[in-house]
Order: sequence, then structure tokens, then C-alpha cells
Amino acid sequence: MVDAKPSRGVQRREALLQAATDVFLEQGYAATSIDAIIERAGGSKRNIYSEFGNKENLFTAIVAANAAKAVAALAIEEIDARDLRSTLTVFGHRLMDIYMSPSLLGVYRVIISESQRFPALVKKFYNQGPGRASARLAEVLEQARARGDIETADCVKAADHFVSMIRGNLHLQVLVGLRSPPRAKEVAEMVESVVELFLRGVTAR
Amino acid sequence: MVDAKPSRGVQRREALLQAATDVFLEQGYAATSIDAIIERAGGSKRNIYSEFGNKENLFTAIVAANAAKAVAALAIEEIDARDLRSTLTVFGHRLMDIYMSPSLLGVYRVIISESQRFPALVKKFYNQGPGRASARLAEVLEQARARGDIETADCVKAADHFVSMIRGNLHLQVLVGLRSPPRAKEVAEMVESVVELFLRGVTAR
DNA sequence: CAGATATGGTAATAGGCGTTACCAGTCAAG
DNA sequence: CTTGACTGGTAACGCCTATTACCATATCTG
Repeated sequence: MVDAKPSRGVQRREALLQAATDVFLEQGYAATSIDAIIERAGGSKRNIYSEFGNKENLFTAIVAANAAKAVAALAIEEIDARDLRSTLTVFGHRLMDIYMSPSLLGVYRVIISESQRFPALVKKFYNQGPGRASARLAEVLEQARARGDIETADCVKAADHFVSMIRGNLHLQVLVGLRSPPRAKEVAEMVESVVELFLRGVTAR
Repeated sequence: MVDAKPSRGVQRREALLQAATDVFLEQGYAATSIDAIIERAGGSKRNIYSEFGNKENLFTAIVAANAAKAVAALAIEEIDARDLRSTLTVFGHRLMDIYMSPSLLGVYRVIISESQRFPALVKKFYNQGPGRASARLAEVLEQARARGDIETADCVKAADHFVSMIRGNLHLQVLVGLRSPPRAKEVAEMVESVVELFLRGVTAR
């Protein structure tokens, strides 16, 4: 909108980021060579080094970009908080969709693999990703408790439990390639199962 | 060819496995050099290659050994299934202890990192680890349902939920080095919170 | 149109690593 | 004590890869 004409440099930068994303998130940091990125992006190594300086910078750039992209979908400001069940269901679906997206699966693999090499990246990722999701959900739960809809000792812990159930064994299996991502029907069943158990677990009786 | 000296060979093999475990599980597969293992184990590279053949074989050997060691602690045959709350509490504590042990944290990191390079290893790991834990718990839940203690649509899903809550955001944070493993008090609080939510979630009212 | 400058591609550099060849020291047997 | 097989350590090989130097090409200005 604002940038009516994407300059040559920006275009090239985008192409490099896209190619680097594909290769890094699929192969991992160590197994990815600069040559492999260039082969996919076209151009020459020179472009990478004049644009990003070195391999680490390129890596952190693509991880941060993809993590941020995923986080953008996590806002639940507009969700109608008065109906907790539908709120949780919608939120659960969004979480599941994001967790099962190829890009975020790649980010998870790579973050876990290279966590000791890039601690700052890890911190940013967690705080904007799982941490933020859990924190926002905790606020929603606090409101529900204030209304008397639920009765639970610790809303922060409860939010953690919900997020953890959504990103459960299914996520782990997909993450390590033991199975393919679930189709819509299976996602719906899983979310519903989680919401059901969670609601019964936190609802006053 | 018959091995005429078992004790010496076995000792050397153990030392190599121990050193390789330390380095592989801390640094990851790609970042670990044969030299680094030798530096820690003593001796020379020649030992590794005459004992294991190559780097991949050594790696699979140490991962399988550590995964099996962790799995051994997961048996819940002897748990008194008549008191579901204490069963879940004991089981939760065991799971948490194992998940938070340095060796299994390392196995997780390395399994996730190298999953596409060693798919057979991944399969074995999952089936003997999280898969088995969840399956065994599902059996316990089935019994509880048969007695009418709980009322839940799908005991397999419920077991997955329990295991996933135990290995939740806390595990992820420790896995990526964002925080140190929890102390006994925090573990107990977390397990209790999970058991409470889970029991209320599956209990008939 | 012509020269100056920025940009992209090729190839060289330098270092690391898995793997193996070769040599030295060790232990057993005669 | 001597000899011979064997085990363990050093150093070399070959390959790969991040990074950079240098040259060709394209883009822009007067």
C-alpha cells in the first residue's frame, strides 16, 4: 500500500528470505548450506553476504519473521469472552492450525535444535509464541472466574494446561515426522475433546 | 574371530558410550565432533571406529540406550488402580521426573533435531516413550471407567491429554534452556494442578 | 553515446571434520 | 631375550562449506 514500487533490493531480499525459510526450516541450521539457499533463490552468494552479512544473521532474520507471522494470528482480542466454550473452541482451533502449519513446525524444530547457539532468539520466540498465548488465555480465564463461570485455583496454570493439551502428543508426532498433520475433522475432534475436559475441569459444580 | 578379552573391550565400550552420551546429548549430532568425544573419553579415534564403525552407529547406540533407560522407569503395573487420584499423582511425578532429567531432555532435543535423518530411531523412541506411557495410562482409565469412577468419551484421548499437560510449557521452557528444571516443590504443585483439573474433567458429576 | 559506478557471478581461500593409512609401543609365546 | 602379532595414537587424505577477492556486466549520469 505504502510501498507502491518494491525496489530491486527489497525484492531480492524477499526472495532470499523466502528461499532461506524453505531450506532452513526443512533441513535445520547446520545442514543448510549457503549454496542450497542460492540454488533455490537464484542469484549468487554475494547477495546474501551484502544483504545479511553472514549465515547467522540470515538465520535469525528468517526465524524471527516466521515466528512473528505465526504470532500475528494469535490475537484473541475480538473473541466474545462471554461464551467461554466457544472462546476456547475458537482459540483452540487457531492454536492447532498454527502449530500444525509447516512453517511453525519448522520453527519449532530449529528453535529446539539450535537453542543453545541462539538463546536470544529462543527467548523472543517463546515470549511472543507459547508464552503470549498462555498469558492472554489466562486473562480471559481471570475474567471468567470474576464472573463466577469457572472456579479454579490458578488461572495461569490452567491456561498453561490448555495450551499444552492443544500442543500435545499429536504435535510431537507431527514434529518428528511420525505422522502427517491432522485433517480438519481430526483437528475438530481433538479440540472438542480438549475443550470438554478443560471446561469440566475448571467449571464450578 | 572370537573376542579373547571381553573385560577390556567392554570397559572401553562403556567409557566411549558415556562420553558420547554427554557430548551428543548436550551439543547435538552435527555439532559433535569425534575429536570432542575422544577428548572426553581418552584414548584415540581408532577406538571408536573399531568399536562402532562410524559416527551414525555410535549415535544410534547412545540414543537407544538412554531412551530405554528412561522407559524402564515408566512401568505402572504395580500402581494401585483403585485410587485413581493417587495413581495419577504417582504417575505424574514419575513422568515429570523423567522428562526433566538431563538425559531425556538431551534425547528429546536430539530426536527432534535429527528426526528426518534417523526415522527408525524416532519411531522406536516414540513407541517406547510417550506412546507407551499414554497407552498404559489409557488402560488404567478404561478400568476406572468400567468401575464407574470416571465418565469420559475417549480414554485414549484423555490419556494423551494427561501426558501432554505433564509435559507442557514447563518442559518446553527447560528444553530450550529458558529456565532450569523445577525443584521438587514446583513439580509437586504442577502435578497436583494437573491431576486436579484432569480428575474434575473426567469424573462423573 | 560514453564513461563511471554499482552490482552480480566465478573461483579461490581457509578451516573443520569424518575417515583411514601408517607407525610405535606392548604383551605373549618360544 | 627375541620375535611376532596386535592394539592404540598421530598424521594425512578428501570432501565440504562459510567467507571473500576479483572480474564481468549492467545501470546511471553528462
